[in-house]
Amino acid sequence: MAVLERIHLAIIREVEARGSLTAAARQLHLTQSALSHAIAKLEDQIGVKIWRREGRSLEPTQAGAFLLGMANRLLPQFSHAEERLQQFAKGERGTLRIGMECHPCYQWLLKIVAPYLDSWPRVEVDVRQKFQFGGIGALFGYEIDLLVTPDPLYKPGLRFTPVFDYEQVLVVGPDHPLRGADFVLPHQLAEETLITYPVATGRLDIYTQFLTPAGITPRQHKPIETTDIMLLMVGHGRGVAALPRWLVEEYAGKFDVSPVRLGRDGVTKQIFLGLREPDAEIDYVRAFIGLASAYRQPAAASLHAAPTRVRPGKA
Amino acid sequence: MAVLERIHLAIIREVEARGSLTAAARQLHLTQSALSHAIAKLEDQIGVKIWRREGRSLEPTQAGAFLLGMANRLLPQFSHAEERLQQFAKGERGTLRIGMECHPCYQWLLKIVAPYLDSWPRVEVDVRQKFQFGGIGALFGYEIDLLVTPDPLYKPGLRFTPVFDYEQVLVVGPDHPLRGADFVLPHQLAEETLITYPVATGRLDIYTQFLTPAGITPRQHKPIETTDIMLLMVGHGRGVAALPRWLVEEYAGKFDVSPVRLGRDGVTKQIFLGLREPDAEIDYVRAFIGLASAYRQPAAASLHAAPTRVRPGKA
DNA sequence: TAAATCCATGAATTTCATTCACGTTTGGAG
DNA sequence: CTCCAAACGTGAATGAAATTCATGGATTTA
Repeated sequence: MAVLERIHLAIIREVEARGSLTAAARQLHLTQSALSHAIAKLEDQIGVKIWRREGRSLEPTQAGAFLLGMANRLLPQFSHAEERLQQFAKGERGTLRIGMECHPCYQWLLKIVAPYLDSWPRVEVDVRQKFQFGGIGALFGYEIDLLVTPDPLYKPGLRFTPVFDYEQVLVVGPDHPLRGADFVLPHQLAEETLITYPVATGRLDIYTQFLTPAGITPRQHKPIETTDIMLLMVGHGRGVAALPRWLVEEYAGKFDVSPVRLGRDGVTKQIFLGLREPDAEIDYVRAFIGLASAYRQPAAASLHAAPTRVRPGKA
Repeated sequence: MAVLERIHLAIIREVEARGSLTAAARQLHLTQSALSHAIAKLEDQIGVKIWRREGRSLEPTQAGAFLLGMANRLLPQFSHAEERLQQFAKGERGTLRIGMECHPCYQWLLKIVAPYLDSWPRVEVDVRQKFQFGGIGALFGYEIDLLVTPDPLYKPGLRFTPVFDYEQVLVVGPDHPLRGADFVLPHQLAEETLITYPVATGRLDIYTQFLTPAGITPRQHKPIETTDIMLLMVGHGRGVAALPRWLVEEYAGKFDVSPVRLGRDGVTKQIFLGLREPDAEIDYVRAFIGLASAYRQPAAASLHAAPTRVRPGKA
């Protein structure tokens, strides 16, 4: 009745990865013959070839490609499940797999994870940054358990909690005319070189909330991967960037850069923590969200340019 | 090395469903002893009990609950894969699993599916309406291949195509004072009974796009499951409803109800067809979207209250 | 053209899932 | 309270199925 087994998916994935049955067999601690038989039997049972044998090379058929996709989806879930069960056995609590969809949040995350690791010694934390189907897909596909993102998605099955408010500011170098200005208006960036992380402009707040509404496009747009290089370039007058104010202050000692408010009222942003609804029951998951929420006050305080006193009673 | 197999998930699911090993065994065409052995071995290998044996009843442990969730996620994918492979073998093209997240879209869908079935005789169509994790979750979880929804979600991994524009109108009965009015303003509904489908008000356009912005709440709010009953009640003066104009016209012969434009400019809506990005390559999936898009013109024509002539060249 | 690889195949073998047979426990009916 | 039916666990036996061994043909490469 049930013909398709985990081993078949493993074989299909490994053959794709290694390019030959023999190599795949080695990897799976089986003989080449075993694989050949296993595949022959499967192909016989389902009535379709999985590979087109062209001389020595194997090319997946339509069915093969379909199974390959399935293997890549399901096999990680099996292995993660086994890890998880082993953790149950050892009395450990599990692994919290956190996905990041927000470049500069890494700094913030570290501040949350540090005390979390102390209070939950039996929980492993794993941070991932690249997802084939985006953060939401990773959440739905059980690749991660928590998602740090600026774009919440209120859909059945998922739950998002705001954990961090911050102000997005323009960053300028020491010799920049805007240095020390109260704020900057969109047209003042028309002749600038704007440095951003390498993502679509539709996902950059400086565009969606500041430049695009005003119909302004900067003279040049430079994508840079890392925050350090970005600030280094800004510090040497090679352009301006938009980053969270707290991050700029964080790096204040390292680079000679200054924040300038975006627009008269500033651009404010929120970071959310997303999870699958059923996981809201898990204590160590709740605890992480709780910790992140609790951290909100001090972080929010650093939102203000002037050293504002902490105001009590603010939600 | 690999301990967790498909059969284990099947056992766990079946035990949960039937409540006992013996019953589960019958279902799986195995002896009770076989299950007992299989489970004992698994529990031994992973080092955790899956059920707490309390007398005669089995209660899942934490690990058991975890595996149960996994079983419910993965087993359907295995069986669907086998069906799909069988279809490949028979030369059939596959099954298009369409999810609906939009109550009144059923009528529209039928009009698309009918010609589709004719032009793709080797493709099966399956329409589903309930999803544990919402339509988006069903798409990501490979429960469905296409999603009909009013809420597109532009996220990596998914692709949405608008396939249908329509006007949302107020529906009133024969004796209603608003009957025949050019349009209705929010405050005119303050004393009405509003009949809607039973979903959160945040997902009802009449609230989000009409009442809520004006700060109006109707006197009473009645949730009704089916369109027929809804229109029946409206026809008998028990309240007013908000529905697509084309749907109202569809039912014009059956119930004595009339459409009234919502606000001076009307409330316009779009229906989208969502799919996983890799599936955009599949010809019969493309074809469905193509057919749905092509149907757009006639549908859009019926959007207008007055019998407008078809205007050529309109995107 | 020889050597090296690679895959397929059939027979031999070994593993391991399943069954059989039986014992123990549990929960309910009388 | 007792007895019985039903349920689960266990060990030995078994048999099906996966794996290996041995081998040959095909393809690539040196």
